[in-house]
Amino acid sequence: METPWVYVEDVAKHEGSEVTLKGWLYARRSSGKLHFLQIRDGTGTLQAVLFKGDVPEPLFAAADKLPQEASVIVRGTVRKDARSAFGYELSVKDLAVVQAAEGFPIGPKEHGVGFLMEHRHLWLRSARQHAILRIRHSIVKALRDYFDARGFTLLDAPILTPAACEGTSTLFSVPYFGETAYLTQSGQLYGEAGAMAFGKVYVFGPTFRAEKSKTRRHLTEFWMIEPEVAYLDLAGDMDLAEDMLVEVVGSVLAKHRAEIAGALERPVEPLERVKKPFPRITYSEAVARICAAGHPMEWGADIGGDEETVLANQFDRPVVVHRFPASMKAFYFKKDPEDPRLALGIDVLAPEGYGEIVGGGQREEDLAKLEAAIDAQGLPREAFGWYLDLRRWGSVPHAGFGLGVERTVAWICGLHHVRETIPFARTIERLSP
RNA sequence: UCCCCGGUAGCUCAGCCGGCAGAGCAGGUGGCUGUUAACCACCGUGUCGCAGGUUCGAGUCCUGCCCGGGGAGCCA
Repeated sequence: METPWVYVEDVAKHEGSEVTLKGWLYARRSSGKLHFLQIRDGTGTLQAVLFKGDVPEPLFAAADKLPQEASVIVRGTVRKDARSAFGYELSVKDLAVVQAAEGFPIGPKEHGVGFLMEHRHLWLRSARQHAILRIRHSIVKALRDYFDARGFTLLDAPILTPAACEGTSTLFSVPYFGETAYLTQSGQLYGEAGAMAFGKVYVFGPTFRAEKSKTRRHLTEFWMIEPEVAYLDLAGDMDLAEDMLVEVVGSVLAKHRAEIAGALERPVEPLERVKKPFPRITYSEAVARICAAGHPMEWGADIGGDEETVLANQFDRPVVVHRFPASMKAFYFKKDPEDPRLALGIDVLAPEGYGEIVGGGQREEDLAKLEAAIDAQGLPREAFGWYLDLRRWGSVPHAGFGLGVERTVAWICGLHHVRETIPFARTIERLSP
């Protein structure tokens, strides 16, 4: 085969000329003297048509027996054709089978979630999963572009850590040369060290929680992007989160509108409404709204999943909740100078019941107050030695937040469960594939 | 950790008041020059999650266990 190798996404540029495609057989239909082969190559899917008179008889007969997901190299002429769902077709002159695997487990009909997750390594080949993971890629790229364009430095935090960052969550422990190490639950404390060195940083990496959460919003291993900025206050933190989300959603819509509306069947209108400004309400206002909506809850209690949805449904875009009871938040949050019962935290709740996608706030910069908060929560001060150093030399007000990548992907893609937003999900019941 | 639902053919499921294990799809054979989850004809398919128990007889009823799914709490 001497014709140029092209990818499906580029075939329009080669209309009328002969090309070679290298890919896999996605589906096959036949109508006697015509075989229709749907060829996918990772960039798209194209219908290849074999007409009995155009190719040698043994090849024509063999093409009718090709199993799903056989890897193939096809040569033919690109033709515009409205009868094809893809707009273009390939009139095949030659076809070579690289490998003809038998009995691909995932057929065109429906499968259960358990079966599909068990075959996740093969499920990735389907059109819907393909759309989701490409959008995930675009979301991650948009996030990085956002921070890179604003002078942030990427600061990779360690994954193996000596102790709990916040002293709250259950962590995975691993043997570490006679000691116990823990898989990180957040890179934030390291991000704070970075902010004091570089001014503006973001930590981006996997994080781990060993809690036995079994819900559509939880994974045991998930990715967070965590900006941290020196001299930033709470209002600036809210501005940053808001601006970032508007930019990311806009960027994804610009690139993936067709996939969102098509393969994912997700309405785009709610995404188009993600514009500045986002409503900002205090925790106290949130509690009042939730109670008024017929879901009684006490001030000081956590806003649960149902309550989050009730609240988020009152707005047409993400809503920022700020100033939480200090008892609900980790030790490092700065107290509200106007009401010490409150911590200067923020949560951003995604619309449509997707819940909390951003959590963060302003940090306590005063050494004595921070030590007192550590003591008050019964945490060992010596575990935070290096962190306290940050308050000893040139401490400044600073703030940041963490964005959960998987929840953000689930929201933008309109998915029911976060397990489809990551190539290989880790949940309480699943460690493989 | 707690609550709810489920496990029957390769897949998705039905199986009533306990009485021969059954559909669709996938797979195989043949047909069809425009298929879009193609269609038409024919063909095969079982440790009914596991272990006990009740019964003349258990996929079905009872007990325990295993596995999966959904939710709560906690969190992103």
